[in-house]
Amino acid sequence: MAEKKRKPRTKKPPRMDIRTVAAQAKVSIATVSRTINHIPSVDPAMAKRVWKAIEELNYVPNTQARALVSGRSHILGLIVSEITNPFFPELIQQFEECAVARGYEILITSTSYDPKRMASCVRRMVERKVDGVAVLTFGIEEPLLEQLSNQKIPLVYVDSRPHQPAAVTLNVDYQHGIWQGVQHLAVLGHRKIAFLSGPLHLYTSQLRYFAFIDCLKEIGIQCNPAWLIQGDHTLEGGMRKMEQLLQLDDQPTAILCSNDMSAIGVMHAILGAGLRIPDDFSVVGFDDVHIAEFMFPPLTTIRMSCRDLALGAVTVLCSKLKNTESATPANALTIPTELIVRRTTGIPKDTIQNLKPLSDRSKSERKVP
Amino acid sequence: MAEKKRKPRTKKPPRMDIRTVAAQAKVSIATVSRTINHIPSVDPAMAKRVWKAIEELNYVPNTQARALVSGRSHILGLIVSEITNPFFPELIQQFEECAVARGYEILITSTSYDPKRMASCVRRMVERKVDGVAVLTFGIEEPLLEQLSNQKIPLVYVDSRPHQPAAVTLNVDYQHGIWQGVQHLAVLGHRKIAFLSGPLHLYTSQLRYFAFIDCLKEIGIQCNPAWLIQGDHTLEGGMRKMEQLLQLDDQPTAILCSNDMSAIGVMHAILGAGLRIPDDFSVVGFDDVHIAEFMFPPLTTIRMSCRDLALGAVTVLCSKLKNTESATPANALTIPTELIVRRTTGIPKDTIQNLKPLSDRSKSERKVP
DNA sequence: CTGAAAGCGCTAACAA
DNA sequence: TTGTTAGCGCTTTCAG
Repeated sequence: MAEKKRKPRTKKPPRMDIRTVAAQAKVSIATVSRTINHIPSVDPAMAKRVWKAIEELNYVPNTQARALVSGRSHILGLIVSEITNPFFPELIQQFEECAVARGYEILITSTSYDPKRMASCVRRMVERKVDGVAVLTFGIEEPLLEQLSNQKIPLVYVDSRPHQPAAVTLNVDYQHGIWQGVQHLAVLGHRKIAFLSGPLHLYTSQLRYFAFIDCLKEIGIQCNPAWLIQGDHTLEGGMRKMEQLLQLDDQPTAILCSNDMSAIGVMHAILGAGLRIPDDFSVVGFDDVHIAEFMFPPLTTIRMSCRDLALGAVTVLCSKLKNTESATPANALTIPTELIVRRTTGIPKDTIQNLKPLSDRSKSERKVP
Repeated sequence: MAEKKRKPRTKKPPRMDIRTVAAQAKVSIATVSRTINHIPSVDPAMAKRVWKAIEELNYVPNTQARALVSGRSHILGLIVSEITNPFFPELIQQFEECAVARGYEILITSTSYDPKRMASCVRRMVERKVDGVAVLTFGIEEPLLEQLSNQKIPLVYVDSRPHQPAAVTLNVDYQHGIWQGVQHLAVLGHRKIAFLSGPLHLYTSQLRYFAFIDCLKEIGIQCNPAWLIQGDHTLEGGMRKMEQLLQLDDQPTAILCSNDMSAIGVMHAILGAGLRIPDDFSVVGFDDVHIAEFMFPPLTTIRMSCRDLALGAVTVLCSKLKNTESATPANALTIPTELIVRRTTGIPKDTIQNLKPLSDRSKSERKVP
């Protein structure tokens, strides 16, 4: 027997790797690699041979090996609050589309508002070595964001509190949206407006909450503290809180909810109590999820463009990944909001119609039955 | 200058890899590897040192390297139809939970019923070298499934047509669910029942369609072909088709929809036409998505447990991954369905109440207003 | 039971 | 421009 110090790792199955392609195309593996990565310096004739071989062999580059050696996984992480809240699937869809178009894979995780799960989300991002993370949640524990930025992972998040230097913030223009909603109700004649917030320990909930308070002040409407209710962004929460609100002696005539799911729960409670919408009670949502339009009556709501949000997040992330710490892009981006008037808002009953004509309604969406 | 044939790859940053851990714990890298992988033969004292070092250094193993050398990515692929149909997020949530609990990451992609996107889904799965794929969609192009099984990727899918030998099929018990729905309506006194199917080129839609037809036959109810409508699983589709149905001279008194989104669209059309539910028209959905309960009135529907589906899929996949072609698990699994009676179904108007007492209603969920 | 060393498939120096 | 080759960080023989 000749020389055979040690049996090399058995490799029976005829490997299908870059070498096979190189052999088939009669070039070196480096050339194959360059061709695949569209390095311009490759001779067109050679490139053609390589592509032909790839085609014939049905070769797919090994992403793991690529990631290992290049240090870039080509995965973008996306952390959301709760995938079962319809707003997030819509966001995810947009995010995926943008990311895939740019050649990235997506790792989606959800926090479910649970600190333990948040930690798990971050851990999974780090383990899989994502190239960047978008944290598009209603709030997250700050230390976790730090963990991410300590790992030097590019970060984008929605208006979380203190601005981390390495991260870009996406600011939703709650102020404007809430203002439009309140204004809309006020113009209709509502003076007794309730607000159903999200959990107030979350910064984004606070933003909406204070936006509401400020609007009321600005308009000069008295605010009954009993009408400032803290919800939890869920259907159940909205329903339960509204049921409680309906027990009050002094009832508001309208309610603005800080997301559509609560608003739908609220509608359920109102209708369940035998009241009519909008005749007895007006309801305004926030998000404009797709199903909002299919409620009965269709939900008037404040649209926050998840397309803008997703596109913004991906764009920022990608530009961070390209810029080798050169031209730092803006470290904040504003996401606009827009009032979509449908049919859950109307003139409060027992109102003398001496108010402004409802000219602003015609501007927005309004379905004719 | 001593010997330096070629500048080795520059490595300024003090690497944080298995070697660092090994050095810190004063063991070999092999021992660190074994410790991490919980190989029982490691000396407990050593293992303890290793874990301590890992802790101190905040070491996270490199998943890519692991995958590269072991050939297992520890990623499970999940292909769904459309992430914006609420049924899928619920499914995804369950799937994720199961998979993560077993130490797998998830790669989610959605087909949007578009052949091009389906192909992209499959390509992405192959590129990322997922260890297994669950195709939980309403139909997919057969060649794509073949592509997956050609790559020897373990596969699970919902009742698609020809049984691929390498794949496991999850069969939803549509027959039973539809039967319960029709039976429920019949017991209430409905004899003119419409059916809103999914796109009939999809096998799963056909299953539900034929189940409906069979039930009607079995019960002995005449079936007006004009009441057999083909929808597309969407809110818009449901609404539009229902609007058309309402133009008919001969109207049914109830409609069974093959998913909840269509049913909600249908409800919208009915209520929009000024009719009442269930007084003028009864509606039954399919899926029991979370929001179904919060419609007004709450939607009577046929529940298909997405928990069972997800759990089944993950379990099958994982067992396939363990069994090195030994004990092949069952190649089919049945997912049960269950009628959930809420408030969109009632006695058709103008019906003489000479029917069976509605004893079956009390068994199921029913909210008291 | 532990350690040394051979690669996994690829990219990126560097040499030609 | 193309080819040669040294690793990326890890698992896994195989020898001790």
